[in-house]
Amino acid sequence: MATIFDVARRADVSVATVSRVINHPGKVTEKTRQKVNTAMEACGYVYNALAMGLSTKRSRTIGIVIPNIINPIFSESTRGIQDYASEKGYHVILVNTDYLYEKEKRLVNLLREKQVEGLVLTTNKPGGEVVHGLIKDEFPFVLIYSHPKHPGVAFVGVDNIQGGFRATELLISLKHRRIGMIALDFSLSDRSYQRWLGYRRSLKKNGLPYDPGLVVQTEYAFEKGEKAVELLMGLPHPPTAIFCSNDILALGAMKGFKEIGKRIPEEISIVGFDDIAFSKFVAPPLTSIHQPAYEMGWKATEILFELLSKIPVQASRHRILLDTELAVRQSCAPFFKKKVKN
Amino acid sequence: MATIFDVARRADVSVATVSRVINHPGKVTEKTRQKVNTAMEACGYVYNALAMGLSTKRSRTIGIVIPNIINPIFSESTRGIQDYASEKGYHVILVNTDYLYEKEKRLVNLLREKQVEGLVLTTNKPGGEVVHGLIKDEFPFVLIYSHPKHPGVAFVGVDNIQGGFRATELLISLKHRRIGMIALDFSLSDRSYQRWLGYRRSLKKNGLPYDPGLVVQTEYAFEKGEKAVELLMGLPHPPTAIFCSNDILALGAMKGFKEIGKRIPEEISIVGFDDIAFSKFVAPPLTSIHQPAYEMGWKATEILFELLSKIPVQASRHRILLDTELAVRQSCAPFFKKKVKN
DNA sequence: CTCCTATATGAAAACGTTTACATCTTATAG
DNA sequence: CTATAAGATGTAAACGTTTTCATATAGGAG
Repeated sequence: MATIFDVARRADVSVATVSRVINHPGKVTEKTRQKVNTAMEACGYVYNALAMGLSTKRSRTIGIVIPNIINPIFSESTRGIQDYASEKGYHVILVNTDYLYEKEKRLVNLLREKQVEGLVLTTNKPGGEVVHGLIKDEFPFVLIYSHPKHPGVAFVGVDNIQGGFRATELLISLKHRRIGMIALDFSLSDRSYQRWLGYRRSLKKNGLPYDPGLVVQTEYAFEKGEKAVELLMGLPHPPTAIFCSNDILALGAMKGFKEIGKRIPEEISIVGFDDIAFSKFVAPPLTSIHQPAYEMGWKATEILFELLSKIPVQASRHRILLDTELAVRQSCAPFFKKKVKN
Repeated sequence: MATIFDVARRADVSVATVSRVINHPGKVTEKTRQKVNTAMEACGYVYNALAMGLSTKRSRTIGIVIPNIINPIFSESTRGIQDYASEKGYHVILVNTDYLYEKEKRLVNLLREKQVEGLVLTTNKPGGEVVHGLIKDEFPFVLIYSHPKHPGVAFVGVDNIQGGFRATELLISLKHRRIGMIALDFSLSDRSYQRWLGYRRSLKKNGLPYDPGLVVQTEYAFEKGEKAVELLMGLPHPPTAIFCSNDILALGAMKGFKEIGKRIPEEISIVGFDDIAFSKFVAPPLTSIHQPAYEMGWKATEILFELLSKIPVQASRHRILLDTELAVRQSCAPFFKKKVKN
């Protein structure tokens, strides 16, 4: 591979000059610039960004840590991050934690070894040692989705408690009294836990009892949502409405209900969380709590770059709460007491 | 930031030794290893993979080029790529071309500057200069989705012509005679073009005339599929069935039909391409041509690593055609001639 | 024509690793 | 107790940039 030296020799200039035509073309005569450019062409020169990174200590790369790129809610925010970063001439290294904290730890370290300049992090334990280590080392990062437990940590996301609350309020306003929840395991995801907190808060506010048997914690997959339905409907007093902590689980649950012949929303109401694009298209269209994922990614990256620029930013700019919206569609209906024949 | 030198000084050994405990712990006494490890701890040493990359000329990074991570078909294969790469200790830089060839060109160059060791490339012009340049420079890469025009280029994907053919055959077997196609613009995507080729082939085989007015080329978005429906249904002789070159367009089209009150599949049949996970859940569940996206990504990366290892691989191993499957669901129905009243 | 300034260029050190080669230890065989 | 081999460690160059500082050149004022 041709290096800057080869180009320099060929153009009969010094490496410094070559470097200059690459980085500060204005600081070089038109004539030399020409010479250097043709020399580059001639030896098929390709710039080595690694060497640059070593020399300048700026890799022009940031890291993205998410549970799973396949979840549309994360691919959307990823796209938001990428678009902002690419506008700034940065690249992005993407890793998936699969909600596994050990993996998260390992990957964050690897990313730091790769000299990413900063991190957009979806952590599953916002009070955990990963975040702690980052703070200790003053490593630039911004959290998305999960709220920081530490003061001063940059963050963009929605209020998950409020979201869970809203979802449950809707169901209660429809006269449902036994409301189940299918949630991502709390040990895996703090967000899921927060949403559950909102669910409980709504129950309490409305004087409804909390029945732990009605909430099933599970893993992230369509099929898990399906399975959860079996469990819930096997109960002596099954729920008449279900709040799912994400749309994937909700979609799985819908499938589960259809399979046992329960009609949605007539016999069972469902509300999801995330409002991924596809939820509009399922049958019936899923009512869900909308999160502005793309915007979250974009904004988070915006803040990350402010952090990188070392311009002191007031902390208030560092914590952005975007609004969730209740996207009401057709998966929920009022509850009517079944007439018991006998 | 602490470097290997700092560690060396602190542990009272040479940098070579430190490097050895990192890379070849077996080549170092237990005692020194201990010393070095504690020294690392003590100064909070973090390895610099950039410097390693410069020194060894191996960045342990590969590049992924796809049109858009938000499309589930691409996020699935991305995950396949990542999983394989991460098993090999590699990271992945991800870029989106948005089906823009200029962007593809630019991004491939940037990726090479970042010293990625190889590329998994979804190109929109498999005969274009991007691929050409890669070949010329003997840069390791494997194509996915789009078939190479050049011999010897590694590839994993499905037969798009056959896929388009199958989709159309299904519709024809259901007695449809006017079959439209909503396709991603051919200038944007070679795959879309290939699928159209299959569509035409099926028409021809069954003695059906090809009517260019029935195929609308558009961009990648739900709304574009919706718009296309308007166009098609405004025709004097509108189609009774539609083949969409991807599921996103198909979903958009379904929405469009619902909006003008056309019932699917009774009044209009639709088949998609890709069979993304969500297509099972829409109403009615979408009949689609299934592509094993995760597997494609995985296999492509497997091949890429063979290429990287420079072990000569026989060319046959380099071209993998996976099978498409026709996932028959409920978006297609037999065509019955409408009784014309007057 | 000379002097000064502004601008263009060059030399060399630095960035943090790896690694070939040299050197020093240590253990073992004789 | 010495010679030798094997193993542990160290030295220094190399990887391909950027950047500071020094130097050369050109242009304009006097």
